[in-house]
Amino acid sequence: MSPETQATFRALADPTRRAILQTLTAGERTIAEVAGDFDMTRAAVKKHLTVLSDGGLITVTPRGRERLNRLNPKGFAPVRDWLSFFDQFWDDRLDALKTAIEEDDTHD
Amino acid sequence: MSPETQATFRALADPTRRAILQTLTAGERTIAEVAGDFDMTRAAVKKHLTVLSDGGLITVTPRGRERLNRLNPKGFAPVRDWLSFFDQFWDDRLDALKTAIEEDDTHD
DNA sequence: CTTATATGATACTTTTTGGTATCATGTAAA
DNA sequence: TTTACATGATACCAAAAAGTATCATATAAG
Repeated sequence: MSPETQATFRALADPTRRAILQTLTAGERTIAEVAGDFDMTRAAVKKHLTVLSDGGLITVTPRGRERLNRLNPKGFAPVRDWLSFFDQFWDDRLDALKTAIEEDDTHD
Repeated sequence: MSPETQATFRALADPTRRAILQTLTAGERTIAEVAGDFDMTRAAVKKHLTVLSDGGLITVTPRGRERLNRLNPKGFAPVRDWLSFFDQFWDDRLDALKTAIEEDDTHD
């Protein structure tokens, strides 16, 4: 598996980080702004933002002495792709089941 | 967020556990059989299976002195649902962009 | 320039996690 | 019943993760 995929799943494992992603749907936020929504120090929030960035889920752009954090839609692809593997698997199983029923001479 | 969702994302955070899920696409497996595919003790694999079960990603059914572990397609729903929240968000943003362009009188 | 502020960086603590080893228990087989 | 085997359970260890506190640095504002 790609290290990229691991970083993404790792980033999503923490409830605070998933909550941060949801707050960012409202638009870009500086580190201090994001920290304002959570009951922990700015340093802790910054760590979470770093993990989210490592996982490709957000992008960080400097603006003066601030850092703007925003969602990176493309970063969700590894999760979607991973899920689609199982979707495909289940679709195939369903098709096989249908075929088996259709070819089954014992049904009346 | 539901504790269920947290347990699911937590279960997916470990590469060994994601690999176990993939091996189970080939069909149900006992604990010992799953352990045979990995370079760690059976006890360690069993722990991973417990985490996967807690996350609803597999079901475990006793058969004699064995435990059959199999994929639980429904267990993936929390992840799919969580992703769909962002998909919806991005769809809306795209729609808004389209509308803005269509209503923009300044384009020639 | 001086000061205030947003962030970077480091060190440290506590908790969680992934793993091993060991022994107990329940079921199958002889 | 006796033995073998698959699993359950517990204790323990090491590494990673989550969080805090503190200080350094860079930029905006006066």
